[in-house]
Amino acid sequence: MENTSCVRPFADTSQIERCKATIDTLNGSFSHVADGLEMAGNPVRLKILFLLSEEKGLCVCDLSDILGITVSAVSQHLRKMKDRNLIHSSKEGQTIYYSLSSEYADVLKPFFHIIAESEILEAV
Amino acid sequence: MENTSCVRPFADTSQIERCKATIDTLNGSFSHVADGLEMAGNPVRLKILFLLSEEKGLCVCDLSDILGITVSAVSQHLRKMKDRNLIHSSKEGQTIYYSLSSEYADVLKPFFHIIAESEILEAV
DNA sequence: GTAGTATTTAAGCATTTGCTAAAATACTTA
DNA sequence: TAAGTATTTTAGCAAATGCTTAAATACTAC
Repeated sequence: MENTSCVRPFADTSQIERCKATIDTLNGSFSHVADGLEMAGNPVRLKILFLLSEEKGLCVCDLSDILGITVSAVSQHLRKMKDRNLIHSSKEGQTIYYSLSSEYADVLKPFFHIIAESEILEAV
Repeated sequence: MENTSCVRPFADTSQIERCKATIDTLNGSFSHVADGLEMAGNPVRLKILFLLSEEKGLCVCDLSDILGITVSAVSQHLRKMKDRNLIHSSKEGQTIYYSLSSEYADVLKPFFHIIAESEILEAV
């Protein structure tokens, strides 16, 4: 990495050191939270999460129909989110139903609210 | 796209149609919200957003020092977030200071809380 | 067992991402 | 003006992403 950092006679060295220490301590936590946010940061996955928060009893196949993409593509998104505990699955017969995990339901609620609100705005 | 969708005699057709309609209406809103979440879904950018929420008067150069990556890399992240109105900039002399925009500060607060909490957990 | 359905996994590919190094721009001061 | 500093932009590249098709696995019913 190019090492020509700025000189900045007015740089607040103590502030920078303090920040470095904080970032270093919380490093794992940043990665973990970013990993979860990244899941919701894809439009297809955000739609899936929204649908699972609103509806009961949706399977891969339903989601594929609704979103207009391959069952395989949906399945791959679901696996990613399941690996990170954003969603859970329950098997009934040979159908697997997916649901939003409660912790993420709470933390995503504000965003779903923003999305749902836009319907009202568009209707005006 | 392969069109061998499931047959599912028990599929709830009205549910699927209702979901399709909702997703279609809110499509733009999903893209917009996902676009914002995607910004926070990168560990480096999440750290920048966190730092801007905690500290006053940080410039590209400070962030580069703190995060241990190139000034250029930080600048590119900042531009992305500025384009999407997650952050603002204010110039003082030849230094440009960045700050977190208030709407995003509110919506990101729960996540910063989770991150900061982990410090306490790790200390135990 | 075989046939059929639901789902996942693997392979392949075009696109996007995030970084570095280097060049370009913007500003300040002598 | 020229020299120096702060920042952004460009070019290039390795790695990751998201999709499709096709193959594999899991389950149900006959």
